[in-house]
Formats: sequence, structure tokens, C-alpha cells
Amino acid sequence: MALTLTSSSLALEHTLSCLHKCSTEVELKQVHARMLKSGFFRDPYAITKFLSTCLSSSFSSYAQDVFLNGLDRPDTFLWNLMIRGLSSSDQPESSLLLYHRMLSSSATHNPYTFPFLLKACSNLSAFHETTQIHAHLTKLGYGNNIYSLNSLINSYAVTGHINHARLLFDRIQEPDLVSWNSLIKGYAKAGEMDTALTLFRNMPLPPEAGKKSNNAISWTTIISGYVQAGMNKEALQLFHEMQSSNVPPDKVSLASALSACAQLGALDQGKWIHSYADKQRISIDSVLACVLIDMYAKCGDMEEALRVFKNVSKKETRSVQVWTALISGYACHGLGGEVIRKFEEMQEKGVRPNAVTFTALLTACSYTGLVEQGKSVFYSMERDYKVKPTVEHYGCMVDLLGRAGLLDQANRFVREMPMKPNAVVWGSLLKACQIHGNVEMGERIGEMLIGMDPDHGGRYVHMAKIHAMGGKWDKAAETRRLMKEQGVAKVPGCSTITLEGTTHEFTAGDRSHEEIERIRTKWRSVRRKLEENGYVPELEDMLLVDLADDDEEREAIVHQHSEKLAVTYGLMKTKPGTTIRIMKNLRVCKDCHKVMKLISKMYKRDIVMRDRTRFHCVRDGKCTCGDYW
DNA sequence: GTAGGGTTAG
Repeated sequence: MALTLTSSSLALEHTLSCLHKCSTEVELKQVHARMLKSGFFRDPYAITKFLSTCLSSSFSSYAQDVFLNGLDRPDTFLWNLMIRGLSSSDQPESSLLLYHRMLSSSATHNPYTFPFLLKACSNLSAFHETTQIHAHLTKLGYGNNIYSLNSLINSYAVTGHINHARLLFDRIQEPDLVSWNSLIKGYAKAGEMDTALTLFRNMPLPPEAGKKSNNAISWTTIISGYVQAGMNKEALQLFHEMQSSNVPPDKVSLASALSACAQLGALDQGKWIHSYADKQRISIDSVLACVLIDMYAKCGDMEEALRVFKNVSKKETRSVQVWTALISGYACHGLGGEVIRKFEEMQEKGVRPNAVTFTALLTACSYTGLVEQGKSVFYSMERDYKVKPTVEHYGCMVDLLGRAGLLDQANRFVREMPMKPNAVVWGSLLKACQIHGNVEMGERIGEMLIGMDPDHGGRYVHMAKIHAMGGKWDKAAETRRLMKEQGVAKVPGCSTITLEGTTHEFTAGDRSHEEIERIRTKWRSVRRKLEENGYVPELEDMLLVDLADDDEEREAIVHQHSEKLAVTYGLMKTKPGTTIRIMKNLRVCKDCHKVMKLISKMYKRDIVMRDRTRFHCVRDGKCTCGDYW
């Protein structure tokens, strides 16, 4: 008897280990069938294992089916298991629907049920459902349960109702770390970073301060708050402060800090974090791989991004997100060929592309002018991959067609899209009108767009240029005046260059840098050298945008553009042959682009420049964007 | 059981 038991539990273990390896539904069904046949499905442990495996590996609808049709009166524990699993599945709403069925079943709720349900609300960002569950759990007597309270605070915070969160928080007699962290996140989400930081600074240390990981969560909450607010420098400062406070960073805090590095283009700090993870033997899971690949890509180092990609373990490589991070990296480097190759390779490995993957593909086609390729990708999305195009994908297509000068097709695309075009879509079309000089269409769209989105400076700039192109100077001046009246500030151009760990920041016409006079002198000599080689300034991009009245004045302004100051500083401060890396917050203007190409040739320097949306890798007078940007 | 992390058009 003892022997049979052992062998049957061994067989169970074996079956369960097969379960983990399932990657298709057919495989899953086979294991399920084997479990049914051998009677394992009467074992509660086996059922639990089976359901949780399904739930955690994107077979949640299969789990639902088995749960609802294949089990006899599941107990509260199993209901909770299902509600929890579904709350973080790709359809969190099914978690709430299942709860409705639970209400009419023989099982009863327990204190665990509500945090799971609220998790579903958070993932759905569902405020209304949160209030309903709030009322419901209060009536059922869980109103003072700290887990439920914290989950409520979190749901209200996530859905952007910080006042609801605060009211609850203030009523808790002894808020714990989770309460504090959820509240802090709520203020961060609401953009109230000052309040969030004040709370963070003043929160009481946990009595059981030995739990270091808890401290790490508070730190990460505030750090990622800053990252989401676009305040990446502040985020990195806090990350350093975290270390000097002897709270060792874990995976999650490293991931936050890495995304700050990605946005700042801070390669050195990013590398440091990467090697820190290696030294601490922190394994690179798929999320860390994603942010590392993204960081290296956004810092201009695709070789290193690829190395990270190759080093992630087989299981992690399967994640769509990791593939997509790499593909997006190639896209923003304008490497259309690599994008397509990796896309194919990914499918050979059996990884299904998601909506984001397609955005990356379409972006790459747009950047490299692959119109036919882009169209075929777009039309294959739903047909071959069952990925429904969203407004973002339509936006990419408008951009693709518009850039290529196919304005009528782009226009038709907007009119025929099944959803309401957003400001970004119209913005792409407007920009295309400006690039290709379609005054009539441009004026029509520009007017509408300014009405739709009056705080967006870029629209006025395009609009003024379009009026000017049509010779309507009075209208151009009026647009400029309107922009001023609305108090819409043009975001100042800003370029940075990092040398020996110090980031130098330049804005247009800025004289605050301590070596500014030497830089200006150097630029004059660089300019002479370029002029001797045929350089004539390109003033087209500046038409009426800057407050200049004649070409001479425009020229003076264009020579003070921030990327010119940065590249000049790079020439001064680095050894011959060193690659110069520049990050810019706006798009590079035509003149600066021309200058970069000339410098790369005359001074034999590679220049890697990241602008608002993509990379320009300039070598020997040529840019990887092929002058198509 | 509740709190912190990923790729995305302009």
C-alpha cells in the first residue's frame, strides 16, 4: 500500500512538472486528460496546481472553463484562487464576473476575497467598481480589515481618486507600510510629487525595521513616481540616496532607476547599475532584460542591447516584451532590416507579437520609408495575428504615408479609420502637410487641431510655417501672436553631453556654461572650417518660428543651437577619434543635421545623436537616418 | 492575501 502511494505521488509530481512545461493549449489539454484519467483530479492539491499553472501561463480561459464545468462545488479557497489569478490575467474583468457567480454559489466569501477583487479593479483602473466593492465589503463587515483597506486605498490611488484614498487613510488608526506606500503612489500618480515626497520623508519607520525589502518598496514607489513624472534626474538622486541610507536596491528599484537612465540617455549610470546587478548576482528576469535593452538602445548602444538580449535565459527569451524591447530599439535606430529580421526570428521561435510589437514595426517602416512593407504589416495584424489595430497603429500609418508624401492616402486613412482620430493622428498629418508643402490641407487641419489642443506649442509652429509657405505672412504672424496670447511656451531646445561622468547641459543661446566663451570661440573656428568646405546655413526650418526679422538674425540664432554647442564641447574635450554622444530633447533642425554630417567628415568623428524620437548615427558625412526624419 | 518594475506613434 505504501508503495502504491509513493509511486502515485511520484506520478503526480511528474504530471505537474509536465504542466509547467506546457506552452500550447493542446499540450495543456493532454496533461489535463492524463490527470482526469488517472484520478488526480480528485486530489485538491493537484487541482490547485493545475488551475494556478493555467492562470499564470496565459491559459486563464481554460482555467475558467475547467473551474466552472469540471469541478464539484469548489470551496472558498479555490474561488479566491481563481479571482486572484484572473485579476492579473489579460482580462481582469473576468475576475469580477466570476465573483458574481460566486455570490450565487454555495461557497462564501472570506477576508481574502476582497483584496483580490480590488486588485482586478486596480488593473482595470475601474473607479466605479471600486466604489461598489467598497460598499459591499463594508456591509459584509470587512471595513476594518487592513488588507481590504489598503487594497481600497490602492484602487482609489490607481484610479486617480486621491481624495478618496486620503479619506480612508486618515481613518485608519494604525496605517502600516502598505497604507503609506499606496498613498504615496496616489499622490505621485496625481502629479503631486511634493506631497508624495513630504509623505515619504515623514512616514514613520516600521517597528519591525528589519524587513529591508519593505523599505525598498517605499523607495521604489517614490523613485518610480519621479520617473513617471518625467523627473528623471530627481529619480536618480533618490536612487543614490537610497543606497547611502543602506537600503540595498532590489530588482524592482534597479528597473526604475534604469528607466530613468534610459530617458536621460545616461549610459554610464545605466552601465553601473547593470554591473551592480551582476555583482550582486541579481538574476536578469524578463522585466530587467526589458529595461536594460531599452536603456542601452536609448543610450545609443545597440551592441550591448543585443548582448543583454542574447544572455537572457531561454525561458525569458520567449517573452514578447523582451523581443519587443529589442525590436523597438532597432526601430529608433532606423535599422529597418534588423527590425524585420528579428520579427521573423521571433515568430520562428513561436513567440506571438502583440500590439506594441506592431507599433515598433510600423515605426521602423515609417522611419526608413518602407511604405509597401508598412502597409502589408498593418493589414496582416488582424488577419494573420489577431491583433486589432488601435489608434496608435493608425497614427503610425498616417505618419508613414504622410512622411512619404502620400498626403491624399494619409488623409483618406484618417477619414476611414474606425475610431475617432486623436490629436496625435491629426498632428502627424499636419506635420506631413508642412514637410510636403500642402498649404490647403495643412491650414484646414491646423486650425482644427489648434482648437482641439490649444496648449500644444508644436501645432502653432507647424501652422505658422504652413501659412508662410503659402505666402500668407499676415496669417503666419497672427498664429505667432495667438501662440503668445495663449501663453503657450515653445519648449526650449536642450542638448546634453556626458564626459567623464559629468553631464553638461546646453540650451539655445545659453551662456551659463563655465567654459561658454571658449566654446563660442571654438565654434567660430569649426564654422570657418566647414565653410571652407562648402557649408551654407540652412535656414528653412527656422522660418518665422524664432523671432528673427531677417536672414542675418536667423543665422545668428541657428549658430547658437544647443546641439552645436554640445558637439563643439565634445570636440574640445575628447581625444581625436572618440565618438561624440549627444542627447537632445527636441527634433534636430536641418542645419544642425548638416553640421553634424560635415563635422563627422572633416574631423573624422562618429557622432551619435538622439533626438526626441530617434537616433542619428553620423559617420563620414552620412547619417543612418538617410536624411529622412 | 494588500504596496514598488517592462516594450509603444508625435
